[in-house]
Amino acid sequence: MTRRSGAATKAGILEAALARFAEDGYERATIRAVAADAGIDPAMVMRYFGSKERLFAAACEVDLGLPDLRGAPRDEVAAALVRHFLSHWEPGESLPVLLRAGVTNAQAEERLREVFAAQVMPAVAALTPDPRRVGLISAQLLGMALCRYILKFPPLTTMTREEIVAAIAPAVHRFFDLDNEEKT
Amino acid sequence: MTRRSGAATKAGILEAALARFAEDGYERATIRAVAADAGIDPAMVMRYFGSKERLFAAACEVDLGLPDLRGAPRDEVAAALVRHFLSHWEPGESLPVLLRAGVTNAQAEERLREVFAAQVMPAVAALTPDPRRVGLISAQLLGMALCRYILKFPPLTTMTREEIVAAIAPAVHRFFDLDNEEKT
DNA sequence: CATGGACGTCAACACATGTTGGCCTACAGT
DNA sequence: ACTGTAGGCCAACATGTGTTGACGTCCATG
Repeated sequence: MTRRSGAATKAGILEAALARFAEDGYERATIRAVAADAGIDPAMVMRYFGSKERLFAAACEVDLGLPDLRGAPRDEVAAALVRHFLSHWEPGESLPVLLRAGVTNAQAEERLREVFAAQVMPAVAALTPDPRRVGLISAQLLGMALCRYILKFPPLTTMTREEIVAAIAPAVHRFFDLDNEEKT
Repeated sequence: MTRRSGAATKAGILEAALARFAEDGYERATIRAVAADAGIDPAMVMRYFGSKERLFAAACEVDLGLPDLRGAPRDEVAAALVRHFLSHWEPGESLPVLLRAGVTNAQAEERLREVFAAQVMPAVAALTPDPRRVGLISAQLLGMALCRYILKFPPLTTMTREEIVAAIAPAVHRFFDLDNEEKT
């Protein structure tokens, strides 16, 4: 048996956990499966992360890295927002984990609300003072991610990312910019 | 012990199952908990439904009852669609069950795609021939339901249903009616 | 060279779950 | 009154889970 450094093992576990949680959600993802993927004994997971709950918390760390939107050109900011959001849905990211688990796991649900309140809310608040608008935009974006990446609705999975951006951005734009438009 | 009729017991189990699946999702909802809620023995659930999987299938039966939208006035049809959709999210309905479970359970995920393909798709197809538009509308509606009823995002939970309709309907309208509008 | 600590495995515990078969009991039909 | 059947309960089994502790083994450091 070749030995690995502790940090490398820990990283390997986290990588495997990220994949498993994203694929199966919190309850169906087992410590044993994560350990098998990482090529080590289940007891190692406990040694490095303490418990399944804490392993999951580590896999939930997510930083959307939303830029400061103040003063951004309103025409492009919606498309940029959508594009930025979609880029966080590749395999290995934390967002799939969070959504997959957040629907059935109270801890993940709370974490998701935190991300919303601490990252999305302040960023989009630069564009509109109305928190309800931010909720609407989040619903739009999360709904797209849900249908495309989780539920795999055929018309959405076959579209390219830029097609998605082109289709969604105007709707997002409209949500934070209703005042400047006429009603249809 | 007062005896109930078989049909009444079966209905009681189904009601309890609906609530449990909606609250906890497929994996965390246990036969024992459903039986306890229904006030009977877990073995009864097996007698009447055969297995957890078949009990879940029974709880997944959903008929959105979408009306024929052909010839409907395009101005009102979006609002009607949103309102109709939201009405299926009250406790006791099958849609919360389906979404809560569809994110982690393959069977429910497949069922959700079926509902989409067999009910939503044909109904909305009367308004636009492009299936991608139907996907976008579904993403919009499911995203709203997800954020409001499952994740309970504060700004969305405090809005009234009609406020939601007023906010979402124009976006939906725009999705199936892009051709008739100018771009912003 | 020894030796302690980090890396890793193994076997087992305690518990919850879906599921099964046997048994009891009330009620309807004769 | 007798009895078959349907409604219902109980105890148990097999399995998979998170978690734990004891036991090896390599490597760097004295």
